[in-house]
Amino acid sequence: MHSPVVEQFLERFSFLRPEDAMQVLEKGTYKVFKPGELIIGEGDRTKRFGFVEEGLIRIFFYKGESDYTFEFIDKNEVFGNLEMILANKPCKRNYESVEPTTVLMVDYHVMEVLFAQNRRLEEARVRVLETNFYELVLQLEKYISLTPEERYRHLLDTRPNLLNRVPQKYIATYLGVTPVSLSRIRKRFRVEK
Amino acid sequence: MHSPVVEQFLERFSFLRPEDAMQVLEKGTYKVFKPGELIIGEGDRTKRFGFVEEGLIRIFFYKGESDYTFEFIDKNEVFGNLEMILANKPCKRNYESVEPTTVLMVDYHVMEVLFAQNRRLEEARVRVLETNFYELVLQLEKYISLTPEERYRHLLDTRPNLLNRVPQKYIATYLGVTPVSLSRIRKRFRVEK
DNA sequence: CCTCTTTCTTATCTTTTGTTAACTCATACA
DNA sequence: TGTATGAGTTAACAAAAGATAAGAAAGAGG
Repeated sequence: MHSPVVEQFLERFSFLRPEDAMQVLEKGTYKVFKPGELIIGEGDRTKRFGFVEEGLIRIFFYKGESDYTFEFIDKNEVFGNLEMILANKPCKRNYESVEPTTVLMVDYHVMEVLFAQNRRLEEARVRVLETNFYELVLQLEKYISLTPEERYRHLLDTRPNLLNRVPQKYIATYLGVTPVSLSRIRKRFRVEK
Repeated sequence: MHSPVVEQFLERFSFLRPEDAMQVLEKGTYKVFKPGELIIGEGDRTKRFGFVEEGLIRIFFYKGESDYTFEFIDKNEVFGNLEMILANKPCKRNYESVEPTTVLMVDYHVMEVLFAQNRRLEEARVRVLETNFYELVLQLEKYISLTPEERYRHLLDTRPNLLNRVPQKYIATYLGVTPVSLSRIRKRFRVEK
């Protein structure tokens, strides 16, 4: 196993004992993706969990002709193909690297065996799930109560670096507007400020 | 303990052994609310988990002067004050009965003791969490990719009874639009159809 | 270094939404 | 019974977003 990812993984899951984290690491596969490569695709039927050591992943889905960005997964964050893991249905979303990306991937079936064997890992699973759940709640609240312009301003405040790393058209669909509309929002900002 | 709620609880959690479900039930308090009563309020500092035996709850939050509906919790569904349970922060949302509502409420600290003692309850916890997580993902997808009109149509398709049970202004903020705008959307529907 | 392709911006027009206010209607209650 | 209160509808206007198309800027690949 490649050394930097080990340290980073232990650091990210520092609430775990190193030996527990190592149990997961040992089951993982280290993978490298060039920008624009598909990591998990629509129709995928393998339950998988991943940890981003370096780079950036965009999760998106198709609705008719257009694609919509669901989320960006940054360095040190975790992801999984939710339909498969949660609903046992083939994946409906695409996970694509935006930058050169290195990922540690673990088969979720293997994870489930670990969860059943190791109580502390099971607790960590709940902890990660709860954290991500809460993030999702906050995200949904923003869609309910903020205008697209306010959502853009909020993104500027909380994840400013994203805007330099991701094509604007992907930011636009992430905010729930068209690329043309985001361009206008940005123009209003330049004029106002 | 009141009998109907026991049967209904066992039915809802039929993937649990009855004796496990009963462990939870025994710790619960049965509560009755009239329409418009506050069940959990902003600033609440008690971790609580609830099961709706009968009725309907609206979860909402304030942003400036206005209130926004986050979710409706129907009969047989579960809820909890997320900030407290997940982030250990005072609750920022209000849980209010829309109809006469009967609820079984359990202190979440007590639940956590049960989770630690009973492995099968811990698994059920993950299961419920995962299911709700997935629902939230689907909900967020709708906000990203659908127009308010399409979201209204979708609500008509999936939860038609809600529209008869809840004041329209609450449906409006749930859909992310103003009550005036929802009224116009409904008018367009009447004309088109 | 130049060309091809894609992204971003800008413009125009249409549709939708927000805001405010007036009006109707139902309901509660004094 | 009359009156107040709040919800829903409608109207009028301003602001914002969608759709389409054309032009500018930036990147990719030869």
